[in-house]
Amino acid sequence: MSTSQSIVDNLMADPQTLADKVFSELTTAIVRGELKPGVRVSEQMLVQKYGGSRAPMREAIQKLEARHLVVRIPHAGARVVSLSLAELRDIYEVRVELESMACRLAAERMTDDEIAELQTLLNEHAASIEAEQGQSYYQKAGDLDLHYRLIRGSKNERLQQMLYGELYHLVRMYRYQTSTSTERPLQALQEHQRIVEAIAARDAELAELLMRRHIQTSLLNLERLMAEEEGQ
Amino acid sequence: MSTSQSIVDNLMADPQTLADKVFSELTTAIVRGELKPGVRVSEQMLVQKYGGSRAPMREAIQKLEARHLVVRIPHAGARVVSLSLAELRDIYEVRVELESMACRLAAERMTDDEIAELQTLLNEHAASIEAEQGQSYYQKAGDLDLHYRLIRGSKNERLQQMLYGELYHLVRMYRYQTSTSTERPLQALQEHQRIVEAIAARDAELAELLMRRHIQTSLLNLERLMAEEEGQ
DNA sequence: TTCTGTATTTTCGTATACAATATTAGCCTA
DNA sequence: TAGGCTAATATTGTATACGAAAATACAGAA
Repeated sequence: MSTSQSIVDNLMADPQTLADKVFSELTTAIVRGELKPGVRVSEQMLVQKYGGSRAPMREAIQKLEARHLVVRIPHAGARVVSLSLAELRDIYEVRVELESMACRLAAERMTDDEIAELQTLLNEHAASIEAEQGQSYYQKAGDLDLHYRLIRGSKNERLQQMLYGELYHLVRMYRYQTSTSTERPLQALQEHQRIVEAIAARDAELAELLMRRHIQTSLLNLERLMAEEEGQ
Repeated sequence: MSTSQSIVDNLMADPQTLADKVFSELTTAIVRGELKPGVRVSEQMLVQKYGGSRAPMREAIQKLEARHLVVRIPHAGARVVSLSLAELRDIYEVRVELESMACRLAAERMTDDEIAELQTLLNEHAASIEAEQGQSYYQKAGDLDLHYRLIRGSKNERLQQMLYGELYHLVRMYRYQTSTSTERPLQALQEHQRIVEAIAARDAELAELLMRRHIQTSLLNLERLMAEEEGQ
C-alpha cells in the first residue's frame, strides 16, 4: 500500500519547466476539488499564486485544456471544466469500453508474476477493509491502484494514455466531489477479486465482462450520489 | 459528394487567433505528409513561414503536441511524430474498439433520416467507383466521410472527440503516406454496404462486429503496404 | 425595478528581449 | 582515423510591454 499514493498522485515525476510544475499542481487541485468547476483560471491569478511571468502560466493553462480539465475561450479566458450529467455519462460510456478492453488484454498479456502481484494487492486491500484503518481515502487510492495496474497490464501504450490522460482525471474529479461517503468498499473488493480470478484463469472474455459490469455499477453509484447532492 | 472534402479537411471553421490558424495549417501539412515524420518543427521556422512572432507559433506547436502530431522535448524542440509499427498497431487496436463501439451506438441512436442519408451516400460511392472518375483521393475522402458519419451517429460527444482528435489524424497520416495505390475500393464499399444494412436493420451487435472486421482488414492492408514500402 | 447601452477595467493575444539549455562544429588526443 | 572534450551557435524557456477583445460596472430610460 505504500506505493499507492505515489501512483495515484504523482503524475509528473520531474517537472523540468515552470509551466509543467504549475500544470501538475493545478491538475491535482482541480481533481481534488480545491478548484471547483466553473471557476475562472486567469493567467494573472496564477502569476500571483506561483510566481514567474505570464508565459509559463499560459502554457500550463493550455496543457490543462489539452486534458479537458479547463475550457478555454479565445479572448475570454479559461474556466475549470464543469460537466453535465449527460457529459459524464458519455465519459463513462467510453471508459467502460476502453477499460473492459484493457482488462481483456491484461488477461491475455500480463505475466504470471504480475498477476500474482495483483492478488497480493487485493489481500492488502482486504486486510485494510477488515481493520477499517485505511478509511475511505486509502480505499479509493487502492481501488485506483488496481485499475491502474490492469490498464498497464493491457501493454497498449496508447490505451493507457487515453485512459490516464483523457478520462481518469475527469472521473476522479467527480468522484472526489461526490463521494465523501464510504463507497461500497466491500462490494467493490469482491468485484475486484472476481476480476483478478478471471485474469488468473486467463479467461479474457469473462474478465472483460466483469470489468464492464464493475464500472457500470460505479456509474450507477455516481449518478445516485450526484442526484442526492442535487437534492440537498 | 460535394460536402466530402469540407468534412474531411476543414477542422477549424474560423480560426479566431493566429495560433489556431497556424495549428490548422500544420495539421493538414503533417497529415498530408508534406511535413514528414521526424522533421524538426522549430518556432523560428514557423515565424519565417507564417509571419508573426514566436508566441503564437509556440502555442500552435503545443496544440500539435496535444494531438500527438508532434513530440516535444523540453529545451530541445518539437519533431513530427514518427510511429513505429508497434505504435501504429496500438492505435489501431484502440481504434477498432472505439469505432466498432460507435457503430453499435449508431445502430441504436441514429434517426431513420440519418440512416437514409447513409444509404444515399453509399449509392454515390458506388456510382463513383463504377465510373472510375473519382480516383483514389475522392474514394478515400468518401470512405472517411462514411466513417465520420457513423462516429457522429454514436451521439457520444466524447467518443467523437477521441476518435477525431486523438486517433484519426494519426491514422490518416499513415494512410496518406502508404496508399498511393488504389486501396481495394470495391471491397471496402461492399463492407460499408453490409454495415449500413445492419444499422438500417437496427442490428447493433452485427453492425459492431462488421465494423470491427472492416477496420481489422484495413490494418492488415496497411501493414502489407508498410512492409512493401520498407522493402523498397 | 429591470433592461439596455456605454464607458471603464480587466484579461487575453501578440511582439520583443533576455536567460538557460541543448545542439553542433571544431579541435585535441589516443 | 576515431573518439571525446570544449567552445560557438542555435533554440527553447521565461520576462516584460503593448494593442485588442471581452467582461464588468454604471448610468439612464422604460
